[in-house]
Amino acid sequence: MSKYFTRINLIVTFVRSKFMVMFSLSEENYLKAIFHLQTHPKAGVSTNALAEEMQTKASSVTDMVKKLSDKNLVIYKKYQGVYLSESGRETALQIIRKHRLWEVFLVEKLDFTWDEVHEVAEELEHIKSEKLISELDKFLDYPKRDPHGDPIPDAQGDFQVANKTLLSDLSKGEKGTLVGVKDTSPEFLKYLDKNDIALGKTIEVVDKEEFDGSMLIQIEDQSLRVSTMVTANIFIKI
Amino acid sequence: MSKYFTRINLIVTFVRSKFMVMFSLSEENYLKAIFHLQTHPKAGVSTNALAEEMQTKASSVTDMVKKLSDKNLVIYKKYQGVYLSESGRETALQIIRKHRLWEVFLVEKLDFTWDEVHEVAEELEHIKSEKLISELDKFLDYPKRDPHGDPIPDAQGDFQVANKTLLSDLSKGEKGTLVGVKDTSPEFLKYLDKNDIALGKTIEVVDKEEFDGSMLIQIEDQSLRVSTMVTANIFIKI
DNA sequence: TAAAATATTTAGACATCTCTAATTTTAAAA
DNA sequence: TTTTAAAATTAGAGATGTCTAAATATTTTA
Repeated sequence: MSKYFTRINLIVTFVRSKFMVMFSLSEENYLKAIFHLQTHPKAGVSTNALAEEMQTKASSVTDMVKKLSDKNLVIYKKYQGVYLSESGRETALQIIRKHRLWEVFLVEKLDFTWDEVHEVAEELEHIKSEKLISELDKFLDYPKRDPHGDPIPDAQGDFQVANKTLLSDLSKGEKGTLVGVKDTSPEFLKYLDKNDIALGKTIEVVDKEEFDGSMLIQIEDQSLRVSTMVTANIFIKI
Repeated sequence: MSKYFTRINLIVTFVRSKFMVMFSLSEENYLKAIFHLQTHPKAGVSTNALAEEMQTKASSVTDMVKKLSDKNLVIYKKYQGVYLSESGRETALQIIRKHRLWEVFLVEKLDFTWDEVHEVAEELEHIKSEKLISELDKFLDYPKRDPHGDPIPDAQGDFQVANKTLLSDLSKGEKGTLVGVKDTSPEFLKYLDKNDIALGKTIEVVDKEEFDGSMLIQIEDQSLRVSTMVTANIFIKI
């Protein structure tokens, strides 16, 4: 009798871990923030950096990080910073997948511009429905990138890491295609729109000023001088 | 100088009241529940009825109703039940508008069935973006009804109240078109699907049993016997 | 390496929304 | 119309997620 009971328990545990895991809005946002800040896979994210990203206080971060650690979503040792665990990383990637799919929907179907989508997608990414996301993915014809050029993880959390370079790292004479932006703030995106700089366009470094790093670039038919504030936020595929 | 200051203040106040009013998830759900329970415009909704609808306790309802009253969303006198104020009604209608538009989206664009949409729409209805809803409305080509036949309020909160009758109120020989369902539970909707009963179909009362109210109905090519559990949840337009 | 500066954590408190266990008010029954 | 039953409210407390202020660790600098 107790043998059967144990087997049923194991199945229930499996089902819950695969489909019923629910996290609060705040927990999901923390996981996403840790993912974005964790550039080097083994470098912990500091409490202050997380507080800055989450627009909150360090003490609040400590509390939440403990909670996430209790749920095995992060690895945390006092004063040592925090890392995503494997399950934390999977969860973060699913939230990012939802965020980016909704961004594609907003731009392609609802006529949003690429500087308007982030705020709304921040809310839509927390809607809980496996079917909603798989059907949305199908409806959008399985897009590989969001409107800013960022890759969209698939249902398994896998995504292509593009070999891309910052425009600011290119030398005079080099050229490539604009494949992404690092800064996705409305201010920067509107600047790009105003100057007709868009994903997919060809950019060549005509001249580079040693003093301040500013560049004269040829973007399709247009010649333009841009500062490092701009070139350090544009990704190029050579 | 102070005259200008006053004018600016007035404008800001107007803008906030028109576009920036934010309510919590819980507040929005209470307003919606009160709207649905308030069948007679001047009959107050009782605390217990609200508690039942909200799946919570009467004491929690009393607390929340006081809060809504402080915000002038409801009219509330102790022990006398609660009504929606004009602004509470407007807010409730906007949430219902969003809910029903999302249901149309889910069925028409993402291949959801009419028994699957409610749960997801309950989450989507709380996303805050004027543009999102107006663009979604446009994308769906300004639908007038949701997948269950319920009317969708427009941006001003206006909607058509159809002259519809319960099938159970029809007499032998009367016929009409199926224009809506009262019970939108997955169980009932799946029963309808299984028996090929759908919106838009013509139904005629071939025979009505006096004893239990059950009916023999002709629905297009099909002849079917149905209980009052069914007939009391189907709306007909004669 | 000791003092100073910075980063992080702890302690205690607050707001929101919920609950249980009384208490009070209203409605129904005798 | 008094008693009883039902409905609604208040009081006090718990969970979550936040904050400020104080205490403790770590890192930097002299």
